[in-house]
Amino acid sequence: MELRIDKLLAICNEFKADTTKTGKKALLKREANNPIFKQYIKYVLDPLNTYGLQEKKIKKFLGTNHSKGIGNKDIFDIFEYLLQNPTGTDHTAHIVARFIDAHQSEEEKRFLLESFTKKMKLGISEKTVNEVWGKGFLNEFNVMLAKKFEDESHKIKGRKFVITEKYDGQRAVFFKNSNIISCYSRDGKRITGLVEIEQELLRLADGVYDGELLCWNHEELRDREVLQQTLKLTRKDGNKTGVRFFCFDYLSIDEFNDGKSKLGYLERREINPLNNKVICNEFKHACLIEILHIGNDLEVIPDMLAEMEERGKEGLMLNIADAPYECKRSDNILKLKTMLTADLRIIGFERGKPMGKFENTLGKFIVDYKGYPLGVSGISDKIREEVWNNQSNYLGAIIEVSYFRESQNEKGGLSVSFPQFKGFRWDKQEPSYN
DNA sequence: GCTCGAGAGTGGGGATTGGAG
DNA sequence: CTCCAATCCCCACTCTCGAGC
Repeated sequence: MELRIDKLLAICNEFKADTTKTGKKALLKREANNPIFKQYIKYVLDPLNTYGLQEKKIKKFLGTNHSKGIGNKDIFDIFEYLLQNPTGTDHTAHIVARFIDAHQSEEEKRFLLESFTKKMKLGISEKTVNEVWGKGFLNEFNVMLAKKFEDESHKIKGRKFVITEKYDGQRAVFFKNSNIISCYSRDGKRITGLVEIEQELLRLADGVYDGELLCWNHEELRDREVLQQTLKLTRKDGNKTGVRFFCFDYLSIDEFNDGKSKLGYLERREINPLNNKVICNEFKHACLIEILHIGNDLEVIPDMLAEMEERGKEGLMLNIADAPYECKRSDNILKLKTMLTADLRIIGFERGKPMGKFENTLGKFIVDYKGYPLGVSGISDKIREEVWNNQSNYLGAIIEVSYFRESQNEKGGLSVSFPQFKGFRWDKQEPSYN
């Protein structure tokens, strides 16, 4: 089969033209025996493929004089080269720019730029691709994620639940299989160098140990400092010491690969090898998190949550006592945390990111937060359009912003985590912080 | 017929890494 | 050396289709 850009582009345009999910799945089925298109999808949609180049670096060389021709390289040769050399150097950017410039039509140039920067939007992702082309075609990693308590509380009335602390660290999933141990982040990226934790887990039974990494002094820190300090340790190159693993769930590797455990939460805790107190007294770097409460009485929650917040902790987790682990966002586990709000003044507007849905409309508000600029998103499509086209009507207006906690960066600047637009406060002329 | 769950695609702050200059 | 682009941690939210009631 011949590798032709125009053929790939035509198929991609079919995906973009059909907005229905069934239509996209039918297209995937139709192309199931097209090895070239499948390879293309692997390059542009596999979450573990990164190339170290985005629009800014490539544009630096687009339309410049390219000394040499592109030889007989095709698009897959370029992808392979980038996979082996995701360095983001001028050299690789130049290779990509030269390849793009060798194509005549603007449509093909745009197609190639979107492809190499992984900005190709077909309305499908690894889940849908794997559903049609088979599990494992694209790398997919799914851990259990919690839903919000407020949205789901009606589902737990009368059910027995277990409350634990919600830790604000880095998610880590250890796979222990005989003498081999590996660790993955929430998105399936390898975390290497956690030697202290790995040595301890190697002494335990096989299985998947799901939990949170926290810096050694997390008890002394408040709010977002815990996450910031933890990430400082876990994202450094080389061996990562001074980090502790707080395990909150355990299941077999087969169950994890199946996407669901057989046992309920309390049963899984019971068989969790870290539940052995003798062993855990010897361990310094791995432990099982403590249960704060078991019951079916929701009224205990507000006081417990208030106490956590007073201590600068993130909040609480609520597990349904007899519900299985599920490798997806699940209502078997709920998170409780309190969001704060402030009324802040709009001082600017920014368009959306290049090659994205909002590139020609409002991407975010810029507001003043205690003298520092803060970007605010979470805006409906309608309001984006209205504000973008009538900016003078909105400059200086006060908006209500929901956020998690105030944060401070290394330069001392103040900001907040997860700022989200809630609405206009036309009744207010001045900002206020609660 | 309607509701709501799940997937895809937006956006935020903050940190490290590594190349450019 | 400093600066900046890219990546990846932590996320919250909007929109849409279509399964399921």
